[in-house]
Amino acid sequence: MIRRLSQARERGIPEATVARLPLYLRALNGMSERGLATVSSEDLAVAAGVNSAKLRKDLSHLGSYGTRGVGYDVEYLIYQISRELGLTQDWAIAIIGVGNLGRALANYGGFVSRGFRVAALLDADPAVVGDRIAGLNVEHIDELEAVIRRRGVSIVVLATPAAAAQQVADRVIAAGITSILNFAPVVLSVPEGVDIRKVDLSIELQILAFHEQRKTDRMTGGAAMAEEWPEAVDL
Amino acid sequence: MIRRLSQARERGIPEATVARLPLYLRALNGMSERGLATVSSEDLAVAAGVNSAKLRKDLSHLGSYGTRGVGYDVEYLIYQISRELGLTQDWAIAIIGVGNLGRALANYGGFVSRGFRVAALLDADPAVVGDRIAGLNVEHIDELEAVIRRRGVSIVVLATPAAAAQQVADRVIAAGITSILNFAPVVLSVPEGVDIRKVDLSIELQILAFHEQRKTDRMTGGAAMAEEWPEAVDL
DNA sequence: GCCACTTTGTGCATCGGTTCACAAAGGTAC
DNA sequence: GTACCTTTGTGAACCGATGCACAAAGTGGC
Repeated sequence: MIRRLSQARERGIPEATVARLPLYLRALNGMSERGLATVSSEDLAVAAGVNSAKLRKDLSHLGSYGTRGVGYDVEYLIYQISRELGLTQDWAIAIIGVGNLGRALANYGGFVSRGFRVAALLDADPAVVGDRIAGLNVEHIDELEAVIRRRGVSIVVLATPAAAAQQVADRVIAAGITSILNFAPVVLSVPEGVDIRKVDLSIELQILAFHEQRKTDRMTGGAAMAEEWPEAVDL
Repeated sequence: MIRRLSQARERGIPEATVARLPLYLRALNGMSERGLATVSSEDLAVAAGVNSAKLRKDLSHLGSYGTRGVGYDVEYLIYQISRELGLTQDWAIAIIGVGNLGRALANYGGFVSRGFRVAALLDADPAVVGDRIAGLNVEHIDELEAVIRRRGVSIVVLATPAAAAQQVADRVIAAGITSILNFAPVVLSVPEGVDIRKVDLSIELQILAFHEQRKTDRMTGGAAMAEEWPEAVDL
């Protein structure tokens, strides 16, 4: 294996980098719209809310696309990041569970941005099956496997109630899906090779509450803690 | 400073641990409902989808609440984690932006779970101001400061269009809010001391797409890459 | 064609987080 | 009270990610 691309890129962009690429892409799109031709790591980093050394290291994992003394070509970098993320192809997604959240997701514009297309809506409730939402017919979950095959769905968004999520996930995976975005507040157990991303509103709020509490504790002196912890004053 | 609580706990639970506490809490609540009195780190870890050593280390940051040879008392641990996260108090949250997403969030049941209460809905669009959603009147954004004060809001959920988000965030922060959950696809710039959590559906999808692409690349041999990279065959 | 200036790409030190593996601590049986 | 069993709590090695700081590489002026 003499083949070594400029430095990295043979299997393995750090996960942390992958998570930031969409951020860079968004910032770059804004710059492209404003007509900028090139951008320095410093400017792009500020726009994406990260530090410029980190940005350069992230980009270096894709290859060497900058020009020293100048910066990065905006359009070229957009193309490279898009391709790396797989956004040059069209991804058909299915939303399962058409409650409040599923409905909102189906209608959410930013969802479809660049590369993604909601190709199917499914639900188990006969009362909503047949409804027309965001230009799509809601289909019955019994059709799951057929719909996935027919529409070429490769990413599934789970917006079912918590109680149904694991069961639906199992079926979806059995149907060959290996990428799931889960909104249901449960820990899904899935086989090796299946990627799950979780979005959990309640957890996010709890994390905020933790920090908010710390902040207000600090303001009120923090002395109250001792009262709550008589037995913890040890040694 | 002779005061050293059992080991940790004086300013500083690792951020990664804080992010997992809600997970443990949820698993514990399930166990409590099923009537379990105690649970071992191993069982709880499985339920929360983490490794047991990590779970024990996480819990050790709160104090020493387990009993060797036995495990953890479910109810006691629920109480301790709840208190640590600040869920023993009631948090009033305001949702700003009552589009598809804001509406879904307002109606989303899991949102209100334990400790959180949607106390206000605000929007800039006169067409929706006055609507009644999830038992609340939608108020005009001009009322922002008054509503925050009057209802004791301490956490704000931003569900506005991207273009408005920074401006609204600035106002919210000026009104004294220091905890924001942001659904708008923008990088908010905020002063020191303000906590932002970001939920970005589009980014999650892009990360999934990246991995999905890798998986299918691998299946098709990955040879196609060379064609796309004529100039990258270097040295 | 050379010099001064800019900005990338990266080696290296550092840090936070994860995992292993085991000693310490408690329970139970006899 | 002792011996054995279980499970916690944590020291220490490891791993990935971050950020500094600088050499390398390019541009533009003259």
